[in-house]
Amino acid sequence: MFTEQQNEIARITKAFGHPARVAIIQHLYKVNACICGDLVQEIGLSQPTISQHLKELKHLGLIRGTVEGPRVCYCIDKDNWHKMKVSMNEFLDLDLSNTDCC
Amino acid sequence: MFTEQQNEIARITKAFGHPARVAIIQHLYKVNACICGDLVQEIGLSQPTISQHLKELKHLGLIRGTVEGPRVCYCIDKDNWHKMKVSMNEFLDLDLSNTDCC
DNA sequence: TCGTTTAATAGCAATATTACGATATAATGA
DNA sequence: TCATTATATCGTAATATTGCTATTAAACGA
Repeated sequence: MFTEQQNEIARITKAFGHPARVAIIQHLYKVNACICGDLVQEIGLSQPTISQHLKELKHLGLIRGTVEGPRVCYCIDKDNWHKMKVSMNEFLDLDLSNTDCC
Repeated sequence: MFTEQQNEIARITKAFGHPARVAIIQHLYKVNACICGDLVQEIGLSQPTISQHLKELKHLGLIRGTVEGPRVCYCIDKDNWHKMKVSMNEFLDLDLSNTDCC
């Protein structure tokens, strides 16, 4: 019913469609890498809720989690973040200069 | 609980978080402007459903609807699209070159 | 080994989203 | 004026999302 690109854009943006996940990404970026518990502190949602949001971002491939003993260290996946950005730019970069509509 | 920027990014991306709305934007771009009925034809969802998706995009300011007799002509709002892109780029353009994590 | 710490999962309630048929509204043309 | 066309809105069912508590699992240290 929709093109692969349309589904892809929807899948990506859906992941960003909740402020908690935006906050997670921004915190991971700020501190380079981060264990789950810090995010619970930082963001103020319960541990299972944060864990669930991390799962969604991980499933999309935007972040990775590495087990470090009892902790899990999360960080942004450089390659996939780049690929995502390419897809998003393809969609967002519309040339509207010659547009003349109602 | 979240920053204004985080809520803003979530609000924008939520609008793109459904393939029908991505398809609407792409069709509006392709044909420059478009009346609602054409989108119903093009996308294949019912007229009320398309109308609802249009409403969400309009509410966010990304598209405008101009009444043209019995029809409504929709088009992408150039200024707001640009503003949205600036916000998105601020969020997406992370410098990950020096990143070295787990 | 056993308790502690950390994260994931299960289960569930509240809310939001999506889609549709039915109906209302608005504008035009006969 | 009245039928027609085009869109918006209402009401509603099905599904998805969000967030929590309780529990499980995994790893380490005493």
